[in-house]
Amino acid sequence: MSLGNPPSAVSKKLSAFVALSGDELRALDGLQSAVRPIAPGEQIVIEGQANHQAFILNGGWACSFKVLRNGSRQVVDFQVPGDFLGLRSLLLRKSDHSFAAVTAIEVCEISKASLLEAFANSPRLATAVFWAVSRDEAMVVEHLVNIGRRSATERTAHFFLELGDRMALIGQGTRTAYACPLTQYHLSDALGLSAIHLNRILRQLREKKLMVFQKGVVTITNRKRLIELAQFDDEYMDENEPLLR
Amino acid sequence: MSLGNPPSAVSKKLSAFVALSGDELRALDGLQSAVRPIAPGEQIVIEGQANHQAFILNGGWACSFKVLRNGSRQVVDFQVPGDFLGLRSLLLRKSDHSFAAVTAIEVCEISKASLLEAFANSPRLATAVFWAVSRDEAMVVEHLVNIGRRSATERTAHFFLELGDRMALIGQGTRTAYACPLTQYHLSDALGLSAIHLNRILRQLREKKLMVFQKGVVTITNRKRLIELAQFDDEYMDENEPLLR
DNA sequence: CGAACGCTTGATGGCCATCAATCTCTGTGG
DNA sequence: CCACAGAGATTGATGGCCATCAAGCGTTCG
Repeated sequence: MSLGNPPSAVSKKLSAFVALSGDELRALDGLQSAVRPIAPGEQIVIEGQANHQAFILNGGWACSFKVLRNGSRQVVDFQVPGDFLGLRSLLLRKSDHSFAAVTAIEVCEISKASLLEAFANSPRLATAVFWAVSRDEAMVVEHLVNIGRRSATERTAHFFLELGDRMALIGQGTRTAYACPLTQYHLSDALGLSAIHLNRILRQLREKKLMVFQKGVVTITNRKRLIELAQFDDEYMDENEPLLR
Repeated sequence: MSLGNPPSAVSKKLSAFVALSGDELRALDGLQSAVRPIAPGEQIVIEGQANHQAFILNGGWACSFKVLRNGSRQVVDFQVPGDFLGLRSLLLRKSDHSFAAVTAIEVCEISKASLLEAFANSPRLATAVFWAVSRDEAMVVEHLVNIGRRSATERTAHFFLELGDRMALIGQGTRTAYACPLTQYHLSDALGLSAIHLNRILRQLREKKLMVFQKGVVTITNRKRLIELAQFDDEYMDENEPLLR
């Protein structure tokens, strides 16, 4: 990162797993070319698009999703600051899903050339990036389990617990209290539920005094019982100790 | 591959996307160390296991899955000959899911050292391997959409269409007729359904003369209508033309 | 030959989708 | 400044999809 700048979300996230030197942090910065602001709701990459790019999300929230012909939508994952967009499908000729801005966001393109160069020069940075991609994959898999085999209540609880871990990791809030700009429609599309049913689930969780999601803020009131309910095991997040010191 | 041997499933699969030279095919062979036979039902990697390895599946069918504490199981993906096992989570300290043999299988470990060496010496081979991993990811994502937003019938149809493409790719059967050793329990765990309901769905598909799955054989009777029903779009399989000639 | 496994069918009920309506809040233009 | 539109949240009513319980069948294998 540049001298004097506060650490970016991405460097904060990667540093939690691989201790990066000043040179490596500068190389990480070097990956980022032109910064581009995007308005809420706008699409960055459209499913089926050729020559798609990868990005780093510097600020704001985005989501990756697929739309079916009958109009229903499945959100695959949300991206928070510090996350990569589209890195895992960079090798496919056409993007296998779409990306859209949830809030106003700021992304910067990752140039393929500088990525390869950085990997060649800094194996530790390469490790950190691959780790991040692997973690994202593990989250998609857990998301699959969530939808396939958990009830609506468990699913919802699980989702907010995972999100809490992610937000704490990048220093935006804590595991039990964080800002969340998603609408109930976003959530229901991620959880494979109708927005109406999700609303009832949220009410139940509130009434059981487990967690509250209102006005863009998540407050987990009883984390222990919520974890129990969701059968949440954070092992797959792989964040309990640094990978490389 | 060794002189005179028939092409392995993995080389057949990768060759469909990246034209590999004799040297590169030999490097691919060099990744494979000791061949290990595994009995049906046996687990190869157990969720949470540290120091897990990656494998190439030479013959037979395997599956990757997660088990919840309440005993229900979610199959993430099935692996057919030529597929990699555990490659995408190699960087995580603990495996995020389990692998088990469906039929009797033969796997060989991928040595990390030889993998890195092969990547350094043969960028084309590296591209081919990354492509395969990316395609597998795209399949997991599509699987997520399948479970989240398609009805049981659509889901089931989609599953068999995808599988047909995969089997045809490795030259074991055609897109509309192939052997499939999975039980209805395997299938229901993959599709997030009860085995009983899946059974009824299969009957309906049979009665509608769209497809038959019986005695270990899948026969797609009316592929066009099945594709329509499932809203199947094979774009995400990224196999409509070679990546590198 | 019995046990185990896999497949099949019937009956019942619950979870969750869908339709419909209301309410709040915010932003916008007249 | 207010009327209005639109997005988001909320609640009620109804019904269908699919889970679950229960039972029986065929096949394989020890």
